[in-house]
Amino acid sequence: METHQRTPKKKSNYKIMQITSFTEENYLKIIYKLSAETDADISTNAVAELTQTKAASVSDMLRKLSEKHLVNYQKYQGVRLTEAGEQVALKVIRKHRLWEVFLVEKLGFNWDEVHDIAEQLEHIDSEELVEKLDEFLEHPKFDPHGDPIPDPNGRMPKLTYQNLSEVKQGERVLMMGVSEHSSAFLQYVAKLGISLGSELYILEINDFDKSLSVQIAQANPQFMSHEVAKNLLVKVVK
Amino acid sequence: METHQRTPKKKSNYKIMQITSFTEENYLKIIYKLSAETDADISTNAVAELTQTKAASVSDMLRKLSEKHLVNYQKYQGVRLTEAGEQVALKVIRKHRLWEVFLVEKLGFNWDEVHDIAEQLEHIDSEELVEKLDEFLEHPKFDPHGDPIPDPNGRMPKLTYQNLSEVKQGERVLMMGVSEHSSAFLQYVAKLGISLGSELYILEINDFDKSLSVQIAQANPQFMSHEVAKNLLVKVVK
DNA sequence: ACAAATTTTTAGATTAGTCTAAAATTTACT
DNA sequence: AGTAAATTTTAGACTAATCTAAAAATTTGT
Ligand SMILES: [Mn+2]
Ligand SMILES: [Mn+2]
Ligand SMILES: [Mn+2]
Ligand SMILES: [Mn+2]
Repeated sequence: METHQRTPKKKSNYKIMQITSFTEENYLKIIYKLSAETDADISTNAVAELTQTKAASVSDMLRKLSEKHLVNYQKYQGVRLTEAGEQVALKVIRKHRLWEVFLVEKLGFNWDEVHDIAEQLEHIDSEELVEKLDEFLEHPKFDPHGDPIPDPNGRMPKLTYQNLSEVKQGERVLMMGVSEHSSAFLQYVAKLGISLGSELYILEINDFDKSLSVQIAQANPQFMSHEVAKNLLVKVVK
Repeated sequence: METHQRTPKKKSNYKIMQITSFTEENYLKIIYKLSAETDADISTNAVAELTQTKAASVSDMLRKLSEKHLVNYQKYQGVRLTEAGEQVALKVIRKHRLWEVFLVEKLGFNWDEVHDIAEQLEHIDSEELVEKLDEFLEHPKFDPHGDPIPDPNGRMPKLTYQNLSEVKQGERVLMMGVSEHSSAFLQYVAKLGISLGSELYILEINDFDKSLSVQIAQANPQFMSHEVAKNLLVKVVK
């Protein structure tokens, strides 16, 4: 369905121009995301899980993306983005994160409310729009969840933060991002008084369940489960 | 194609919830536009022309929209929006025009550059987004082309401006809008030094071809064809 | 190493939106 | 009023994206 809209995205298709549908963009983005977590090729099932489709549908799409040279794909052997496919994915991710910044910084949304809207906005097709938005937002380097924003040439800094769960007692860290983006988690983190840039001081780590007692900024100590700490990305300070 | 995206727009479909696809929204918007120009029912061919599809496709879609109670449609007799269909159309138009204001006022686009981008943005589905955008823009009443923006309840003021071509020699008018939205026309109007709110004074009307000599603000007189004057909407001043 | 379990692909259908060509209906004209 | 022209609808086909069920390939485990 939905043919009427944007698939025959003609544009200035001088010579080699990738024409990628909404759906294809989502597949590429998801393959990119999965590839960031491993060096291995990505399995059909892994893609199916994130696209919320069935493996059969994924097989079909991988064949198609392969014909377009957006992925390298050998039947039964998993998939990997080509350089071209990665560029498409990075452009979509750039748009997604810029729009999230816009929604939070300009429109006043909370950080747990913007992801689904950005999932729609990330497919709006206009180079000029993206670059003007970037300028309007004063070239942000990070989105509201601490994720880095790829530059206009599709380059993204590789950041290596630690999980709060790996930090030792007595250490002082800065909150730099989250690895879980669900609304429930983000709301909980906010309720604890933690936001990007917050200074956290590990008062105590419980031996039994690895739960923590953490001082957040100047406030009273807060209890935090290991599960929560695993999803907080931090940088040790000093 | 494009099923993966938004058709099964589930949302809070408690009880009676219109589920309208991107394509359906475009049809409704176009039927609305055509209905504004006439009291008669809208013909299949008229819709086909604006949707850039064939009459056969339109017939099919009208049947479908009729089943959804978004239009009243009798085979061979033309089509008309129902109250529900009109509300959908007005919501899309509201979004379109708000986004155009955003693009011009906040991102610095020219008024001739925003329509195509707004054609995409108008289908982003989030009530909260629309209302926050409206607030961010300080509740604009008109878009960059002088078109009125429907309110959140789908009400739009009926404005009755004159075409500049109907104004008599010696009259003083304010430029309030355009009835032609092509990039070429908008650029030409801007080049003449005319923008929304400009004061125009009709110095002379040529009997032969109805072309005009017009003084724009305090600048030197400009020549203007009847064709151009027909597409400028004005309000007589004083 | 080989059978069982798991994963992946293929085959065949379905849906939304489109098309062309042919049939039906309405409108226009003598 | 009766026919020709124009418009509209129907019939049948196509594409993108999906699904289920069955077949094929790979991985796992003894
Ligand atoms: Mn997000
Ligand atoms: Mn984010
Ligand atoms: Mn417009
Ligand atoms: Mn406009």
